[in-house]
Amino acid sequence: MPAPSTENFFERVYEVARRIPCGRVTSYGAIAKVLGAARSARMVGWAMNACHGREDIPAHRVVNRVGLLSGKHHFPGTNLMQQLLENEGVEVEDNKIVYFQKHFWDPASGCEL
DNA sequence: ACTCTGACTATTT
DNA sequence: CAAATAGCCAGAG
Repeated sequence: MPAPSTENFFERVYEVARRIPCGRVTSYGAIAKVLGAARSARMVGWAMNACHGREDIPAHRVVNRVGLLSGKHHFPGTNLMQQLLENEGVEVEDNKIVYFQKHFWDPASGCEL
């Protein structure tokens, strides 16, 4: 499909986000890279912003490259995103994922799931 | 058609 | 090590 429309871009982001295993997290850049737009990490976050109303997108499993819950301000409540991550076994402290590299999941390497 | 903004990232100061 | 800068692309007004 050498004609990736913008709508497909969003769908692809959701598809990858859904593939994130429970208790795992990934970064916008990693998803963007898999989508073939490593320089469009912002677009991934933008797509996440539009994930509301879509299927069950585990947006709380998507954080920035340092494991910081940059999108927690977009979740209802104040620390829902952190609570969700901790609920899945991800250690979070001060809006940041502890041992981020340990919980990190590369969508390109986890495709064998 | 133009401008502004945004859940990012890498580089430089 | 922290803050500032630039590059990126798509959606909304």
